[in-house]
Amino acid sequence: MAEVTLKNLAEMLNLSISTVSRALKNHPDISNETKVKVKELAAVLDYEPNTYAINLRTNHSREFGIIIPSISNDFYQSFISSLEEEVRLYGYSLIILQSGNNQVTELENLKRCKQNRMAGVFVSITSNTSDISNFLKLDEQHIPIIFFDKVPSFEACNKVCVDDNYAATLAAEALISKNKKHILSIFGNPKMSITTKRLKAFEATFKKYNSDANVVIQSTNSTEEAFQMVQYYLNEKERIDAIFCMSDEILIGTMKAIQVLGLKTPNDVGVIAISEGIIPTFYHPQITYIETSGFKLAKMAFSRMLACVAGSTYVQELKIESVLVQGGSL
Amino acid sequence: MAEVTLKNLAEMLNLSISTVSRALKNHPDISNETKVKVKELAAVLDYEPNTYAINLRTNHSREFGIIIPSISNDFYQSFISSLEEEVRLYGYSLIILQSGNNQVTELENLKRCKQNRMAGVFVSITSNTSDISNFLKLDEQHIPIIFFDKVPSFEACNKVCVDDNYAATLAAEALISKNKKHILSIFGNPKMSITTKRLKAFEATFKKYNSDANVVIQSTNSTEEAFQMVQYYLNEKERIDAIFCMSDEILIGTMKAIQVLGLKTPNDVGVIAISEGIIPTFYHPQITYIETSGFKLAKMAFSRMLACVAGSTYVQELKIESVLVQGGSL
DNA sequence: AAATTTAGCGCAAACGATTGCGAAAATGTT
DNA sequence: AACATTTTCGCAATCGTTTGCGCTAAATTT
Repeated sequence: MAEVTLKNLAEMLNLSISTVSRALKNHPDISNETKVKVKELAAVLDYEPNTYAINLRTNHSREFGIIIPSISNDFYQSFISSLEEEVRLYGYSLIILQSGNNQVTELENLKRCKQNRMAGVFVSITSNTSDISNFLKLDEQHIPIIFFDKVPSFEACNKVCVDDNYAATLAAEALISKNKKHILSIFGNPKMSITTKRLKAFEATFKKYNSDANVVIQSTNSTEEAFQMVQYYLNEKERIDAIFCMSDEILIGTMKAIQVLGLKTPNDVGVIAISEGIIPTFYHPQITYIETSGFKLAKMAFSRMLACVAGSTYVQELKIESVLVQGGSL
Repeated sequence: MAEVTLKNLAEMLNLSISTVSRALKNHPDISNETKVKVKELAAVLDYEPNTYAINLRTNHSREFGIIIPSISNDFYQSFISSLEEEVRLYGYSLIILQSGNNQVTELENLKRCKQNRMAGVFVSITSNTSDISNFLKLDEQHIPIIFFDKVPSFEACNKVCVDDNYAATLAAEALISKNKKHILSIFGNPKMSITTKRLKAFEATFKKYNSDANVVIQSTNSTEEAFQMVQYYLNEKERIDAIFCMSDEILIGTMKAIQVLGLKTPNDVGVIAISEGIIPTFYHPQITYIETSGFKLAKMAFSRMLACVAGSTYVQELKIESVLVQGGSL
């Protein structure tokens, strides 16, 4: 069965291609009579305009790209899931490109976005991407870029990210209000900006409230390290009464240790985390956490993207304020 | 800065468009001299062929679609992650379409794939999709479809899925070899084919080995239900000595209950699950599980897809045999 | 030197949809 | 009835790339 094209329809109806095209688009030049005839046949034959032809003509497609280090991460997962919904509702498609936290692959992906003349690109950069000139080149092709989550420090670009200061502050305040005195605070890789930001705000909050709490700051690179560390600290004489986990990764290791030692939250030890929100529900009582969900972030990133596609050249840095989700672990 | 096109290059070099095109493609009709000139200019100006024009001409794009109920699922996540890698290596792109387990959305997504004349579509159907005629229509447009994971029962289509019989059998054998006698076996929604398949094979295995174990079969629809159920059974007089969890969802609820009761695996109670593999590492000791990873499945699905794209009309149902991953929970 | 081959390149159509412009037909106006 | 206007539609170009065919001039053969 041959494809149904305007040409096809035109021949069948003894009309010109242009008339058929206009009829389908309700162009005022076309009589009602012909419109009806054309539309009927189009419906019967299930005519669908050829996307490729339209893309060629308009020189842009209704596709967005998203470049991320890896899908296998709760945060990106919720971000993508949420973004895909929005994108679909607006008649766009979403193309996923993983960089595997590799700069070369990241660049290749970027090139793909350029080649495919995508309507726009969402990017969360790899942890060692510093030169973003290649990203900015897309602007020449009028392909807007929205950076999210892991954003470059360069100023003149659109960014949407979690307010790390605020999230860490909320966590610190929660610990202070619960009157915790011996707090183990576990952070991630100190090279990452996310870590330094959170750490800074965390410590500043304790100072601000003139807290007399003994706050032990530690950093880890993996769930396993957190697991070992928590076991070590919970076996110390002067018992830790609360643990702060900067990420889901750390939270998982922390909870493993707590369980191995046969302890329970919140009585034996309090736990609070900054989390995407899924992992905290895996425990009972559910973990109290500061939410840094990808859902909201995706909505914001998308609305910013729409503005850019519509022609906004205005550059913005948006931050999402997290909220404290009360579980029973603190 | 204007786009660099063949026309542009041709004018600059005082050549015809066709010559430029052929020069770039190393056509034998073109002299070496011109080839060099053309290629040099193309390189300098960073010429990139217009994908839209090529798509229009060839009437197909290098894009695959993937339609799934939801991304927020470890299995799909690993599947997509793995698939995206393959797809990218072969110069294709992957477009994600979530159906939200909704048949209407699923159909819309399918239509999008047809409209965009994708090179092929990977589909995991919603739990209540029974009529797959719409999927088969894509064949008319020469768009191959590979069903994966949740596949229709209809025979004449390409399917790639986990061998549920084998996975459940492995789990049962593990329980038998550990000499467990009071086994709580928790399955998912009995309406889903995945549940009935696993249940059937599970029971059959106990029979086959003439096991005298007391196997309690239960079904749940959520993590919360599993949580309640396990608490109930573990409080009974005749103590359960092992729990089988058909899915990650159930495993999470089960472990919550075990922790609330202050029990430990494997001594107080053994646990074994069929799982994607991430969740089992969240506990200590790690949960012993039968792997149903999306990674391998994605590789298989992709190679099958390549064959179809290459013209294979041959229809196949492929199954992946799971393996037992030894943790310390049984 | 004439005839034939071959190397090197350009013309033009095609993919399918859109749109400015012009033309014919229908209607209205004097 | 002659002219002006409006309705209704078709021609042809365009987006960028590819490709069959034909053309010219040089190289080869006779």
